[in-house]
Amino acid sequence: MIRIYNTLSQQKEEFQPIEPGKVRMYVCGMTVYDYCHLGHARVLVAFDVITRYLRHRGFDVHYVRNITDIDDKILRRADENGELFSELTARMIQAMHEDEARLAVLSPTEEPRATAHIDDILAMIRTLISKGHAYAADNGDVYFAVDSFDGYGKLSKKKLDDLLAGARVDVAEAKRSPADFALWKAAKDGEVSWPSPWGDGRPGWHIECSAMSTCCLGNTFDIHGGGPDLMFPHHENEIAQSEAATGQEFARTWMHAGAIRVNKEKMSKSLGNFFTIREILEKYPAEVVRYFLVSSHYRSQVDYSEANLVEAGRTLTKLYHALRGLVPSKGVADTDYDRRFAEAMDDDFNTAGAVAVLHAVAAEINQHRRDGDDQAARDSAAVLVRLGKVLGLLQQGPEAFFHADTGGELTADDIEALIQARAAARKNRDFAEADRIRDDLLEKGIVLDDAREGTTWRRA
RNA sequence: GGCGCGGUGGCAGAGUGGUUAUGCAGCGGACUGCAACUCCGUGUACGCCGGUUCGAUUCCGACCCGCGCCUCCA
Repeated sequence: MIRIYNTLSQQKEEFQPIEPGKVRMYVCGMTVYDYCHLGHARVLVAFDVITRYLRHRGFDVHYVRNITDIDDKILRRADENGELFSELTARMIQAMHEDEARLAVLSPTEEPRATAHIDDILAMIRTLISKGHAYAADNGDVYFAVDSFDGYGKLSKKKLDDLLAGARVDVAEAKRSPADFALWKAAKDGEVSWPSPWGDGRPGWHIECSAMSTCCLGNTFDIHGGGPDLMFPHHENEIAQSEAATGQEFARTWMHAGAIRVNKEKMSKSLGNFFTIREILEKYPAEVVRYFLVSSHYRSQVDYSEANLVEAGRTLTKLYHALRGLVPSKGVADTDYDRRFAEAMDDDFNTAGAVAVLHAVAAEINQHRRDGDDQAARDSAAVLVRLGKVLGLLQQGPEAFFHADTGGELTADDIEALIQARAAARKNRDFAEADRIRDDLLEKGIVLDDAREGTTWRRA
């Protein structure tokens, strides 16, 4: 039995998909006007692990993650760059796909783009107007009438009165109530636009997700996820739009990832304290970044820091060390480790607990190795790789991990040659020379490991 | 001000009404030419104050502190 924390009920609930064996999940994706940062990576990796685990448990997961490719910020940035908005978004989408691939994030089942769903968006707006939940204003905008929807605030636990009282929302006179939000925005001069019954314009952000999710997954689906800062107003508005339009429950389970912090502050675009994924990947191997993310629970806040990434690197190195030189066995039956792993993951995807099981398996491999039981070591290695896969870890060969080119001055061949030279010196008991070579390599970031079978190396 | 989340050993980070998280770092030992890796052993813990209980880090209440959302943001 899988239990998932549902933001709606604020508690863990037993997960029962609408259709047995099948999971329909929608996650709010990126607005593609800039490179993805670590916060995006958190959401990407969190829902990637969730998808992998649900599939591991036998569910057929239909995972939809949208791309917002039309919005104010995109238009502004394209304007600054002096390029078409579509050129900007095409570049950023490609960059996003590259970042994802490096982080071993699997592609979602579907990746709908807002600009390809304008008709669906218009249809939903028409429905909302006809049902009295939305109105076209004099300025060409269309707004959702928040007070027409009873459940407004049920996700973020906000009361409409409180929202109105503290209203810092823009005071567009066109709105009937300050809390109303735009479904359709009239085009300003020269802006890209689509025709509509209310004049040329473009969709508001919230309606895109309502239209795309409903379109791909149906009126009601199992899981809706996203970043922590989307809960209000974005997700609240999605619920209002979708449930008002269809008259049916929207998403059953709402999942929100925790924020990434830098120096005790949330990493965000508005604070300007963000690190892009590609910046970080210049300093740390992608799998180390992924390990860092996976080693704490998806709902907790995590601090991005040099020390934490370095530690993640050391720890991952240890896991790969256990696998080094072993060919995992085929067809190894489930073990007690598989059971413990599943127990942790069943509990709201407790990846931290699951990672602890990985370490237990690694310790067992090392023990078998010490005992000289190669078969048992290979069997355990198979378990480690199998469980690692569910977390998107340990899927490259240990040598590939250890030898990954991080831009050092030495090539693999150079290093091998030096190892040979050192081996010769050691054979002659010229330890001064042997140590000189080892120290020299260490200075260049290469660590040597002398095993019984010979010397191996890795990049520090 | 409203709503929500959290305070665990040097650090990171799970979890539990009474029994080892795990990792990094440290210490002692084995292995090693010396190291590294690995193995064995080892220390330090649950913000504060009350309450419930035979017993609370774990449940309840107050308090202190930190964080998030309330405006575009993953």
